[in-house]
Amino acid sequence: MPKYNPAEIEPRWQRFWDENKTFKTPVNVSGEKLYALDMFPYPSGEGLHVGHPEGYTATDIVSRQARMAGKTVLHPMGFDAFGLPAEEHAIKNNASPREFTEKNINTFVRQLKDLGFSYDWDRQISTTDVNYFKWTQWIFLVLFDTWFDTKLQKGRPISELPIPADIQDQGAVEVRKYQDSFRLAYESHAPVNWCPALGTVLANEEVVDGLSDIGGHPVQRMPLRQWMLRITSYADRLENDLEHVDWPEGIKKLQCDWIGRSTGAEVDFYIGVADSVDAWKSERSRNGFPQHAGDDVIRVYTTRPDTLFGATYMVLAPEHGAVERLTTSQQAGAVKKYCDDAATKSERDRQDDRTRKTGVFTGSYAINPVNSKPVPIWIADYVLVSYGTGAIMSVPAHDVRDFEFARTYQLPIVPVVQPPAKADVDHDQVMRGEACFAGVGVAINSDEFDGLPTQEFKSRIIAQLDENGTGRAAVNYKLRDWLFSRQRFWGEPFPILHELDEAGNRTGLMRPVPLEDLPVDLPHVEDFKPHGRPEPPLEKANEAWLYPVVDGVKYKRETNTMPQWAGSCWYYLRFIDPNNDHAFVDTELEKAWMPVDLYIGGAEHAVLHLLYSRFWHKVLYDRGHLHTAEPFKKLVNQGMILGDVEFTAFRDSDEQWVSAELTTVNEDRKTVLTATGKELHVVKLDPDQAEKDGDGFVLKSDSGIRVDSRAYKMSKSRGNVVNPDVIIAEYGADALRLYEMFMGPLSQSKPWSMAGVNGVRNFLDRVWRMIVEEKDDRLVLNAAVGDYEPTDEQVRMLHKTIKAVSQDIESLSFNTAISRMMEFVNFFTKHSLRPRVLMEPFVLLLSPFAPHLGEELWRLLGNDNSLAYEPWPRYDESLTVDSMVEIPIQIMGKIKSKIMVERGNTKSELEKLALADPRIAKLLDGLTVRKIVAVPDKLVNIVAN
RNA sequence: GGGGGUGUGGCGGAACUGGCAGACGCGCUAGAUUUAGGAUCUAGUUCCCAAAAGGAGUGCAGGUUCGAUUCCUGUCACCCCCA
Repeated sequence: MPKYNPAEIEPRWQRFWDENKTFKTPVNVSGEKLYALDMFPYPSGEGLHVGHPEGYTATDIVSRQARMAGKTVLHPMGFDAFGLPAEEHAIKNNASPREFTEKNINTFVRQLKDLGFSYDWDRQISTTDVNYFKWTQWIFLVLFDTWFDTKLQKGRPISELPIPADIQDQGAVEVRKYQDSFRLAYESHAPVNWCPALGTVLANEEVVDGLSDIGGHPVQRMPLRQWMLRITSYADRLENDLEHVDWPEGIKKLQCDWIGRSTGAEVDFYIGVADSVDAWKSERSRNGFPQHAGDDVIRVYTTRPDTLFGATYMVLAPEHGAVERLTTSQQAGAVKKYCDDAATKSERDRQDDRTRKTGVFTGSYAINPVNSKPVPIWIADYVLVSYGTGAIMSVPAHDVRDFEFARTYQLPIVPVVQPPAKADVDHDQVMRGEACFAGVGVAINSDEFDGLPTQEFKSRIIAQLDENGTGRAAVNYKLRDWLFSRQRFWGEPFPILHELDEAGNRTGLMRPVPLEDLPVDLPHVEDFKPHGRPEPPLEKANEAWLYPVVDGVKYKRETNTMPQWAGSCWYYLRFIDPNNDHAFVDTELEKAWMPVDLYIGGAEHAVLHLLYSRFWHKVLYDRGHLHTAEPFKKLVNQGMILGDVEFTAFRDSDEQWVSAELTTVNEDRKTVLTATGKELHVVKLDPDQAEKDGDGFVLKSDSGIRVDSRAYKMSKSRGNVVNPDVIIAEYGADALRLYEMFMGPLSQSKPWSMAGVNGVRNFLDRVWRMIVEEKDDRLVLNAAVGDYEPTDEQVRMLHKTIKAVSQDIESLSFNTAISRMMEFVNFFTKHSLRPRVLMEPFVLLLSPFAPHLGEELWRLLGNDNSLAYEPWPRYDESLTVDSMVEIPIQIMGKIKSKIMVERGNTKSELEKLALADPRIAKLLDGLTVRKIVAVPDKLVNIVAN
């Protein structure tokens, strides 16, 4: 009784593909190429999640179809394996992160192979492979060796950096320091998010509500020497080049917003001796606006220079360099306390709209350059030292945060923009300084500029500031330079040596590790536990590793490690040439394969990973190592897979049901009665305890009680995680693949349903029975399958299916492709003669989706080879349409009748046929036909009354 | 609060540039068949009305059009991201 048995078929074909290296990437790219890439996973101890195979199956279908269509395909898989979880696990279990990582990778590989993906496993890489991170380090050195020429908007070798004569005169050491200050990889001492519990600094994105994203430990701000990457130099190119890629608009917008380019002006406010304001002004109008702000001014950045006349006070970030100088002795205590407090807060907390703005007066005043009025200088932590110039001019009438602040501290509010009539604010309140208006309007209280619309005012005032030497047009970005070092063990070591003097102290000079000495492997350390101090674990490495001598000079190695993002920035390049010992990728191969044609992954990488990779890619491109300006041509985000739908009802302490609309979730994430705040029991219902009522669901037993019905994110704590291994064991890998594709559109989030998996398994069973004789003890073709002459109807069915499936794969609409194949099977199982010549192409169509079953049936149909490279079936357009069409006839837009007619009737023929229809004739009796709309092969609509 | 997305039967979803709403699958109902089945086959399944005839119907309210799930305006709900 040969029933469809995936448990037997699937491992057999997986072994076949493995042994025959069926999916080995061809050495030479001939004809059209396809580089289909998945965002490689972090190999967690949890193993594969059902969310992973969604995108992987999509790229696999595209790859398999492309091979059959004659394209040369690169479809690799690897692992993003550095990172905190493995290290935390190693610390907890006193084990090695490498062993743990490798064990997890093995599990992932096993699971991925169980799914039958057509990866070229010979190209498997992991970011933790020494031979891989050798080249990550090499790329870091390229960054280190590059400066950004703003005129050419291009990264160039540091040796080509023009050195000003005065630096040149100061000698070689100063020249080196000057060069260091221009490198794309540079050291900085700015305050960072230090997390003592994790023992590392964290990027802003890794800190949520003042706690580390991983583990939820407290984070504090402190200055620490760190490596930074000058991504901000590439901001404009990263933004502009988005135009040329085929990405979802939403992702492009996210990246633009993240870059956050704004235009405005830098303006200097004089803080020198009061009597010498005029002298300063005339000096400025003679010499113009200096490149660097001197000690006699506070430089601010504003996007609204048109509101300068409304700037009634200034605010400095607590870390601003002028804070100490400007603080009067009376204010010294308060200022110090305020700055100390601010240091403990994260940037996010400081900018949180919900919290009240706080600040402290320095006691000093600055001169507003447009009206020479003195304005008080305050310090407030809602101003960040890392954005703009670290100081702002405050225009409370027209900036919401400034307004709040001014109200809190009783600072003057002067309206300078008249809101337009249709604005969303009370005009009079704004004029009285009782409301804030942040929009554009017409200038008031601004001397000779009164009456100018905002836009015009902006350009006029910038021109005037420029002329007076007190300001200039400026561009700013929300994007910051990339904090690129971590104080952890499990990451790539930096290939950087710090020069030491006789006494063993750093001279401040450094040199890259010579290329021939790469890779710098991680040293063995006994213990890499975080100890709450900012010295990285690599400080505990042995002396020989830590203190190399090169050319007679003693150095200390850099002991920070790179963040997890590093390795994922360029893995798509290494896949092209994974075993190259001489280069990160061979130039010719890179030319042949790049760019990535299709890149599928989760939307959580919409900003950082994609922005970082694009940045590295552009630097490598500028330096002549690559031939494309952008790495990923087409990008698609798969939607999230949620758990099975759950019904929940609520009960109070007296076990009485409470209707769902009377409940809310409070801050502690407890469901409570909205009216009283009393906590309720959450009861998980069996689906048949609920029934539909209007918009929602109610209890079957009491229709007055509404219940919640929704799908939740899969999570361990909710216990709704679906393990792919279990699905494969019960339904087969082909069923899992098919189900994930059948659930709905790839990029939409959708709930899992076990019944749905069973449904597609059913379909595979039907496919099996369509071709295989289930009742026979031997494995033989179904008696209905044979070398019969296909009927016209059958041929058309096939060609329609080929067309639909081909087009649906092209547009990644896998769910509808599967529906069409289901229709094909429904059609042919009703036919007792199933011509082999039609069954064979169908099996080929199915094979990218259900490759194991495809191969098995292909062989059964009498073919000796794998179908992986069989030509993709072609269709004849003329056979995809029927000769007769059914035309609905409407009267006043309502269907009243239908007629079968030859395809290709003209409008007037259709009109005649419609009017001749007896049903229509009868209905039109007594009515006047006003108009007839006839659409050939579609419908007829008669307007009559 | 800002940005993005989604609202279509009991459920997942389909409907190309406006042209037969509900393809396909699940579930459900009835029947057939089998020693048995959560197997298979057949028929039915948006809602209202006992059925037919008919009517209503794509979150809600309007608009444009011969014709709107599709376009426009407003509005509500949910989800995701950012704050």
